[in-house]
Amino acid sequence: MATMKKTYHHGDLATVLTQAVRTLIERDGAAHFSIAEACKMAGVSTAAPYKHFKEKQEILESVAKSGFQDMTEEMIEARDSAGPNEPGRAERIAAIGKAYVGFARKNPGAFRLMFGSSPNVKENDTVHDCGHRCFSILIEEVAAHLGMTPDDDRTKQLSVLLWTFVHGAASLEIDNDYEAADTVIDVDGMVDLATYRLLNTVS
Amino acid sequence: MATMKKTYHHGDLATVLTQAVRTLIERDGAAHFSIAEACKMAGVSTAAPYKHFKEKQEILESVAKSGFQDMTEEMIEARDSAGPNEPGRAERIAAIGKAYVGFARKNPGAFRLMFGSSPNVKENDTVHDCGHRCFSILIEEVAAHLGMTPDDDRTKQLSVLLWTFVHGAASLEIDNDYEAADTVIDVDGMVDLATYRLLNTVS
DNA sequence: TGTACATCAGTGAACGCGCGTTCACTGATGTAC
DNA sequence: TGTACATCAGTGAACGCGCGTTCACTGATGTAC
Repeated sequence: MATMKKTYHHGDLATVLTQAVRTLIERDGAAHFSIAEACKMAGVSTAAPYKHFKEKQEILESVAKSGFQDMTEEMIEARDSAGPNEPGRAERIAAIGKAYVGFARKNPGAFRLMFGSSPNVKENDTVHDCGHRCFSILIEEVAAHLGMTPDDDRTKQLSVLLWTFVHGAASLEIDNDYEAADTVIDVDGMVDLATYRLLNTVS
Repeated sequence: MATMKKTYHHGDLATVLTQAVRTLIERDGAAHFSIAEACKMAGVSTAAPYKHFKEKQEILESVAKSGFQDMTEEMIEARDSAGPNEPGRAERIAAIGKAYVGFARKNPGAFRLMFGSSPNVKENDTVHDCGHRCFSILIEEVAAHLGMTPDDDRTKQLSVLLWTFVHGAASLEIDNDYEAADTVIDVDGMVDLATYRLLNTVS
């Protein structure tokens, strides 16, 4: 049936709570959300989370994990929609970058949590692995572009170069720093341009 | 005389407090420092700051302002030390970028405060102006590079492109995100490389 | 030069608030016999 | 199929803590006369 019966036991509180926290983080920022409010959203007492998470930090780790999973999906989808299916094409690499920025735009709170350092959520192994898997989307495409393996250091160096640019674009956009430039900024266009220039080609 | 007499009146508490907060922000992060601890460092009661600042936010604005001033100085110095004094040379532009990253490396807490959005310190007019002045160092150099005026939109667009890269480099470095790349990263070298590639030349 | 007085920059104690977390508890669930 | 019981996932109230801010106050400073 469509509407769930309201039971004493919640059923999937961990997931619902993670989603509630994600919503709150987008509304208030990672620094200002409170567990109490997430509980209210989930329709549950403030003690309930502790049946599923040891402490607040664990909830945030769960949020970061779900963020990385979403981002990975969106990057894959963008890559696959970017013209012909030929691994290594610049359009595909640029599409991955634009998906990265797009995720940050839609989920600035989660983005800051995933890449920021307070609270430090990256030391959690699961989160770390999810981040790694996300980065490997770019690595593989760059490897194809260069005709090298993903392990090759030149592949990694170029990937990091591209990542650095899109991370700057995402950060400056969500923190409203581009306003200081006093000009209209087309962030996606910048990512295209920068991708082509940075790719061009081996150093 | 070298050692100051300890008086009831402090003399320059606003400045001393700003400096203390900057130190604490570097130690604990902007999210976790407390006014109480800054007061302890300055040797003053927790009520004293309110004779100089209306609220916490104002102290942070003061910190951001001093951060932008330092960053501007360091960028100018780096620019002027980068080879022959010929405005517009790529070395000079790269030097400005490396100074930007260098400032972030030495002052990650202040950097996050200056460019982050929680707390939002950029809406303060003085802080905004200091940020503008800082950005104009890059703008002027890029204008000279292109042989255009600082107001020209092409000057601004290219400046923003370069800024985006160095901002990404600074952010990823101070948040320890480069660790995920599993390879040795020479950030300054990357800034050099990216500057040359992004500059090359008009789109 | 000396004194009265307004002003300023401190003190120390306390308040109020919000938040993370804990505690003793209870209602629901599932399973062994 | 029915019942006893262990286990699990909730409740609601309270706690303790830290922090920003305020209050009534006091010691120092500078200036008018």
